[in-house]
Amino acid sequence: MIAQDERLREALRARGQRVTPQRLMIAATVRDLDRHATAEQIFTDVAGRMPGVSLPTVYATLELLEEIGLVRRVATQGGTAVYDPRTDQHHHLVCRRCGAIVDVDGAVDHAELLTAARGAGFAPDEAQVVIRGLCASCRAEAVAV
Amino acid sequence: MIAQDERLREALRARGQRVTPQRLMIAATVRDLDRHATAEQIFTDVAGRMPGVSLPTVYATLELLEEIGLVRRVATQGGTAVYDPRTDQHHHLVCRRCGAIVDVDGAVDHAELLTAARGAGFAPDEAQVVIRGLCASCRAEAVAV
DNA sequence: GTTTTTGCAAATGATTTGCATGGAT
DNA sequence: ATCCATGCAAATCATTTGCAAAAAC
Repeated sequence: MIAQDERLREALRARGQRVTPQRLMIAATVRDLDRHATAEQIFTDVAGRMPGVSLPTVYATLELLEEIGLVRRVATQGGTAVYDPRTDQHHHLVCRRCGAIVDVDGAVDHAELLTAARGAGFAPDEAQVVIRGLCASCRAEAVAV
Repeated sequence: MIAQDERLREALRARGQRVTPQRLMIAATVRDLDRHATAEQIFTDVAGRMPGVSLPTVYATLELLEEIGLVRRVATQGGTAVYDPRTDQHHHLVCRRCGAIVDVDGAVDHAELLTAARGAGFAPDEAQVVIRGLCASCRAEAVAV
């Protein structure tokens, strides 16, 4: 995906910020991991490819990537945020037992909600559905126990 | 609302747990505050009514109330969770600038998503829509700046 | 009387910050 | 040459835990 790489370079130039190997590597790692990952997990993976990279740099870069729109930060109940490499419209299943977050695709009609939001003076950017419940493996365990 | 009070007492008895003045007071405070509040805010309010109550007790009780279904914990991007006294089906507007969380009511059709969720082996409990955007006051500031 | 709950103080864990050096422009 | 980014170590902040004393059953 040279496209994403180029998008990052351009966004950085536009913001008057530097194109550094760390930033390119962290962005590439998030893309390659291709799943919801914590900053720590991303850090571990990046460190394997580019030794010496620091955790604060990973955090700073993830924040940057979020501002640019290349990743999405998702706050979990567990307190540890995860970063989602998918930036297209999609929704999340959250397991109330193990906290796992899984993507779901599907159309949702929230026209009524958006109207209500605007009525409240709110300018909506995007609507995301979070479905809470039990994931397959936790369901199996719950039956077993 | 004696109903909620009684519901708490019964739930505690059913779980073999004690009915303590702290628990009753914290539950009453959450109900009276009637807005999304952090543990710290709830603690401050409770402390005003019942001096000596500790923050760990507030946290423990909020967790208990969530299990019983009297409050809902909402993880925010800011890292500080808020507790929502509304337990009926409703949705949230989240300001991406100031982080404010506001309720919205309105029907949403997510039948398709629920089907997809079940197809993934997931057992859904509830679906919640989160709309991100700019709240009225942040929109005003953004124009001004 | 027995078991749970409380308050306190301290621990934990994710994320952020200050600062001097190194690197991109 | 200038200004931004990095790495390190330390700080911060919400939340949790260990434990002895107090309260509910």
